[in-house]
Amino acid sequence: MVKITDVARRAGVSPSTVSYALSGKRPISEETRQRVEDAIRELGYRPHAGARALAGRRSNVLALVVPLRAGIHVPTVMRFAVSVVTTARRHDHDVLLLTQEEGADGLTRVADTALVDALIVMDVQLDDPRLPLLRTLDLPTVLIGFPASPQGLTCVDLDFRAAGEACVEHLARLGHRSVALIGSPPEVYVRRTAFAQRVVQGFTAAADRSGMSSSVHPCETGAAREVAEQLLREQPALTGVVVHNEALLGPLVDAFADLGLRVPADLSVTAICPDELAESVRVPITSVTLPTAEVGERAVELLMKKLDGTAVPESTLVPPRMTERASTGRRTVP
Amino acid sequence: MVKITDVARRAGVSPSTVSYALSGKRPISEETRQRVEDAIRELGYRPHAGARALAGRRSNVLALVVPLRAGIHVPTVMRFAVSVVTTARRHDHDVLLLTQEEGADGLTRVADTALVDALIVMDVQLDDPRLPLLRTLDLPTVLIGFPASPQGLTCVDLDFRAAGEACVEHLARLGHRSVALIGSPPEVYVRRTAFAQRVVQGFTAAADRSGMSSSVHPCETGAAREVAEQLLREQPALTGVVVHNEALLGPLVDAFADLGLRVPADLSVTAICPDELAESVRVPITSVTLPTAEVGERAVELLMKKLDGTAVPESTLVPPRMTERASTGRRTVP
DNA sequence: GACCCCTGTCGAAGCGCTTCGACGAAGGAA
DNA sequence: TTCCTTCGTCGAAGCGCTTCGACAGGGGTC
Repeated sequence: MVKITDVARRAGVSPSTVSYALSGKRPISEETRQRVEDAIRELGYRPHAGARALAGRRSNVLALVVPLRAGIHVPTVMRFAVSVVTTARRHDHDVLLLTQEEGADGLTRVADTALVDALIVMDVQLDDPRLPLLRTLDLPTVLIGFPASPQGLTCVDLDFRAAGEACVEHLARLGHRSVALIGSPPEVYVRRTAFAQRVVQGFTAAADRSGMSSSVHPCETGAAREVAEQLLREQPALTGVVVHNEALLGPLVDAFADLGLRVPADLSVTAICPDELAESVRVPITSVTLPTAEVGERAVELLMKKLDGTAVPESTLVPPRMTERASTGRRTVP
Repeated sequence: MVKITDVARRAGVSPSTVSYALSGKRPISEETRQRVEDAIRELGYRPHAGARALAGRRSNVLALVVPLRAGIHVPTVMRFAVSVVTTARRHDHDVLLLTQEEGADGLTRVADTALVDALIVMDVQLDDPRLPLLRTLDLPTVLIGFPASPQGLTCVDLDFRAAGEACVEHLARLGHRSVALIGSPPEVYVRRTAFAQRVVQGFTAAADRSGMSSSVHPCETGAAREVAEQLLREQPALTGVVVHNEALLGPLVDAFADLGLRVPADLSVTAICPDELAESVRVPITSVTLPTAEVGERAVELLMKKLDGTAVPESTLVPPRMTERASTGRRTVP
């Protein structure tokens, strides 16, 4: 193993100079810096992570807590994770994977052992049991998602309320008068995950404002056909739906087709989901992007600022961005 | 922060004694050990990960390289990952998440900086470009999946060849004479991922042995309907299919239903996939389990043995385990 | 010219832990 | 009784890095 003293000897300087040349924490002459860099390259030097963490009181690792529960859409979670890892690497950090199963203990452990120096927590519930811990733990933390009381925490997420509104308003502009929201599975509402409820609020508020008739349907994975039939039965005037359930989007569009409803001629469909998903459905879906890449990136960047000691806003709501595709059109008055 | 010297003082022993009491590397009297444990509990001591890594030359972290490419089934990947994390924790290790995007450089980096002390690599291709590196890197490594030449590497996976055979043999026992394999998307074959090809080999060999007519169809996600129609057109005597494509299983069964084929009355369906998936389809599918939990667990355990210096077998093939469900039945002679 | 202040570098201390060698006490073998 | 082990513990060294204080030299300023 090549160490800093080897580099120092080769470059004809002291180890501390090598360290400063690397970190830039003290001025080093251009010429010396060059010699140090050459030596590093020639020897293939890589600082020892443990030694660095011990002396520098920074591990350059951050922990990502991923959810594993019923009702979550795994590919979406993975998109967040990949974005977090990629962004973290750009900031010279690595990512430790924690499962939600480890719970609060896991957080305490990685904090106490100084294994990581910051935390990203996904899938936060309105009254998440980990919140008190996160407030006392003095590790910089960013939540992806909003709890009921985000005071004193840094949160980032899509503005789901506005996203729900945007979908309805889009349908309103197209002349639709009766809309339905196909939501997440019931268990997501039961455990009071914020984003699901926020969509409902935005959806309902916007529909009421526009004087539309509306209904909300939490929906299990696999129940596409049932829900489609129920919708036609109970809300015959329906011409617009908003889908906020990744797993159900494709099957639901298929079910409508099977029931003889043409999209968008008979029914306009919008969704809140990642773009890739919206584009991969049989009829490309007009959607509000779930900006996984952007949210993951923002989360890491907020964390980096906090590690620098810079103040950051408590809440970052990414505004909805709607992309019109083939699944929506003007209401055709029969 | 409470450190080992604090514990030592409180317990009335030297720091080295605390260390030995913790690691068990030297005999410590029962009474002393008790005092040390009490002190640890009272003070809430947690050893500093960096210091431990530096002095002990072990970080107790292992790296998991996850694939992110087209054609992979993300929930399945996630199952492996969760199993790896869970098992690693049981062995007092944490897991660092690396994306395949980082490639060989990422592996070199975490190895050189001593950030991790072992590697798990998923989604290995037959001629994976990372293999030479993995062979020279002197980090204990386990591959999930088999390359073309696994010599000198430790690999673990489901025995996909036997899995393909098992499916066909099951159908043969039920009297079926004409079978088809619905495989992974073409890109998976193009990049020569081993497991896909092994299934094809097993499938074909078993069909030939039984004198069945057979065909193989790599298949895109979303092409369920097309493939179902093609099958009926080109292979009218078909009564048994094997599905080795997680994303397609549900849609395919739906497509058969739409085409008027009853499962299992007209068509027996078997699959190679995680049990949860087989059970969540409209008709529960007779399947060979993709034992993600077991494979992840084995991978970690092999790694732990290698870290101990114990020799381990180069290849671990998990034998297929078939569960009969509602989707298969005797061929009904028309 | 005296003073101060940068700039660029060095040496040494120390981060919190593990491990090695040493050593007293106790027990067995001779 | 003497000598050799083994058990249980301690002190010190050292893992590879960062950082602090010190200091030499070269300008400015007055």
